[in-house]
Amino acid sequence: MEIYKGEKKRKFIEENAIGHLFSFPIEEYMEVHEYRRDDWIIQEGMRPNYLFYVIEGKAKIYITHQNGKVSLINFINESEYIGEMELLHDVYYTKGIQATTKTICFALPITHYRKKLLEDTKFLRELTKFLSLKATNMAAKYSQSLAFPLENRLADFILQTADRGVYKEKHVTVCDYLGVSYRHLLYILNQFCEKRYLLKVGRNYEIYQYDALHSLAKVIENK
Amino acid sequence: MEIYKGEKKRKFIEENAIGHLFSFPIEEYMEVHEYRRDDWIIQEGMRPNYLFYVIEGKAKIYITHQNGKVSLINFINESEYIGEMELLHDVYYTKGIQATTKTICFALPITHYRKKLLEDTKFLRELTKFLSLKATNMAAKYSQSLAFPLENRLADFILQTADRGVYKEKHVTVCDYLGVSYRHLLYILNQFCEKRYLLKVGRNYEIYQYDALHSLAKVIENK
DNA sequence: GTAAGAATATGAGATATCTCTTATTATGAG
DNA sequence: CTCATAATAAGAGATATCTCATATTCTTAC
Repeated sequence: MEIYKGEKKRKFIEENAIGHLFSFPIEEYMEVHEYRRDDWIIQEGMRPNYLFYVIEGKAKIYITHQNGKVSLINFINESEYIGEMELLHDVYYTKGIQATTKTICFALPITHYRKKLLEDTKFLRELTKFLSLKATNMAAKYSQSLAFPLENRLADFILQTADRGVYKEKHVTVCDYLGVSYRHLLYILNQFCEKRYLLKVGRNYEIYQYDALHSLAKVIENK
Repeated sequence: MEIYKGEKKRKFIEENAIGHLFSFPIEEYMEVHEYRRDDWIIQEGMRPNYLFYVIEGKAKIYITHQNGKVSLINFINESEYIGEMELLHDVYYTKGIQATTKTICFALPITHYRKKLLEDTKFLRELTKFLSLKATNMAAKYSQSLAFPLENRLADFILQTADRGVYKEKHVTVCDYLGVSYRHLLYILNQFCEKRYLLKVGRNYEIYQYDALHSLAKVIENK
């Protein structure tokens, strides 16, 4: 992890202005943090001292259960907050946040800004929208996970994450995200290959029958 | 459904003041709606015209999936909002909201209040807290549902809903809530009875070994 | 380069959960 | 009171998913 200083910091802030998110000047105590792939931005169970706003990169929210299972609750992308739960609540079980790629965020010290942020309409309105989407997405994921087998949820996930027709997510990550065992994920991926929905090329999977995947995926969505 | 008028309305508003939730007078266009048990407060897929605030009663949020399965996403209790998603987002798939008991809520016409509400710090701050809890709860439910079998989740649910040691929820409701089949729920309830965790008395279940249930339930919580 | 750890792969057997079917027992509307 | 519907109950067989064990590649740090 690196904290930008001096000219580097000044330049980054200048090129990534976030003044529009607040109705008061935010830069005085603001820091710029850069995390490398696999760095922990927040460690599970450890209350963070900052409210983060992601400018560049991607991260994952993890929780570890008492039976040892790990859930990847969600991904965090650019223009999203990290640590907002702790800003709002004094008592909160802090989840672990891990950078998936190099991730640069603004870090606002909670001690300095908490009071001001909670009185800032502009900030609150945006945060409200962000949280409502988060709640909606979690509700969707929850009900889908109970109502549909992996086949449907994986088809959806493949279509969402494939890059130019090629799916190449890490199996372990996907297991944690979709909440199934490694073994079962491979079973279903193999089925997709046998049915020629996917073609396995080295360690990647190319989408071969887009429509077949699409019809599996579309039944999970509520529109 | 009944809309309070005249003296009845005046009196109800007087006895259940919610002025503290807003920084501007809210009563002019506010209505008071009373729903009976099983009434639909909002129908699935139908955008509501009001932001509701529950004063008395209890309701359920349902979503119907394309494969016919129904999920009971969550319960709504007193002092909670209904319709806040539609207030915030122009595009949103509206879930169905059904009263579990007689439910009385304040109904704020969105057309009149939307703009003002989205500029009201007091309102936004409370809504932010409400939504953050909602998101957190959904995330917890989601990851628990994937990480633990029904046995654990049901034990937790029984302890949470039992009234003076007696569990008497409707099986159908519980199935939708915990996302399992009716058949499977009965299997596990029978197991609990065979193991003497519960005693079946008529159609109710009395908790007989509190500690056994508790040790099943406690492994799902993150503290 | 090599050794250790990560990631991929696959078999075999167990179990959690589902679907479909068929009864029996409440409960509410007329 | 009575019929229709909701709720409870349970068997039997299917399937979605898990656990454990074992191999085979890749990566990566030294």
